[in-house]
Amino acid sequence: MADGKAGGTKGGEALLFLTDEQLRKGIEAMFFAYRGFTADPDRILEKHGYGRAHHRALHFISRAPGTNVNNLLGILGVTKQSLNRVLRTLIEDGLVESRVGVQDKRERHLYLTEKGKVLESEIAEVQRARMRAAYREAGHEAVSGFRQVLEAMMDPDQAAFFNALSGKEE
Amino acid sequence: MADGKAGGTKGGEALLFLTDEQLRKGIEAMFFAYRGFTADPDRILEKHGYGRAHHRALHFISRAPGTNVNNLLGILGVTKQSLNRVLRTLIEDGLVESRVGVQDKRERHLYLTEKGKVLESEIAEVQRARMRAAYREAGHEAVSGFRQVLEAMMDPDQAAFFNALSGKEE
DNA sequence: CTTGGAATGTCAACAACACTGACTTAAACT
DNA sequence: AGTTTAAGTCAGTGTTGTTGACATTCCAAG
Repeated sequence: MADGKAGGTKGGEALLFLTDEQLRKGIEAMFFAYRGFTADPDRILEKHGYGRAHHRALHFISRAPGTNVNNLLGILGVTKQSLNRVLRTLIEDGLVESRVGVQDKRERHLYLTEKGKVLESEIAEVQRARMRAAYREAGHEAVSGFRQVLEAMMDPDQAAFFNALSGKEE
Repeated sequence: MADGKAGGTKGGEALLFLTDEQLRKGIEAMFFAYRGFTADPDRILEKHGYGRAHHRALHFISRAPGTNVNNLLGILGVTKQSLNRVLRTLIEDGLVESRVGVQDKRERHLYLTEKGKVLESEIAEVQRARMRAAYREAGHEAVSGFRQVLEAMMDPDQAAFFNALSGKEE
């Protein structure tokens, strides 16, 4: 390990020859791009006194209205206590509504209120705008490659959530 | 804004037609992939009582040995004080060495010690391994597209740092 | 040569958000 | 009746970010 240019030859596969340097560039690209990815939402959230955790909750509740807390926990990959702090403020501020389950009264189903939808849309739009610009600049082929690499980079359990969400409307 | 499927038509460009749904999937892919991206390093860091901030410092000092604090500040995009706390522990633990500048004694030049290089290499290798696997699974064309989209997603000033680092050895 | 401003880096205190662990409440299952 | 599951709460801790105040060094104007 860490022997300079020899990286990527371990598996003995001839298909794709990857130097450590190429991989490092991919890693750094991921780092810098993710900062750009979160920059616009962060600016809007800050005005409202919220953080990224609030955005993530809003996004996935918007994506899967009526989801329960347990499911959201799995998607977000945080602890119950951590999510609860965020969810409580969103409910207090009237952005999220929590309804007791009909079939199973232990469950709480989460929905965005009108006010919550407004903020979620505002954030989603600036984030889409950046993604749209990047997609257009890179071109159609690139977009496909981008998605393929990202999906291959996910942990299998995370990928399961991703596919469950994506499958609904494509 | 937020009018369902009409997103992407604003610019009136015919080249790439992007629905809000396609963009949302890209956004979510970015979210889940970044978690995978940081998962392996996080496991190693935890064993040593470090966090992501320590990794970022180690990575960029390794990448640009002898860099000063100000430059590192620009790359990492955090405040001086925040970086300093991390740097102090790394220096105390003997992973990083801080040398007073020769020409300008206000500057501190940063280097990894042997011990620092060992940890940095260990983390870099697991991160490269995941990137390598993802690249191989996605294929050559996809890798190129992946990089193009990421670069287009960066803020211009962040992209400047990225290019400055990348330009050195490709 | 001195003085004052700019640049570099450090120290202290505080806020946000994640975590663990222990516990309660309510409903469902067996 | 007893166990499990879903959700929420309380207390404590750690990392990482922030602002504000401060020390040191350099440089240039007077």
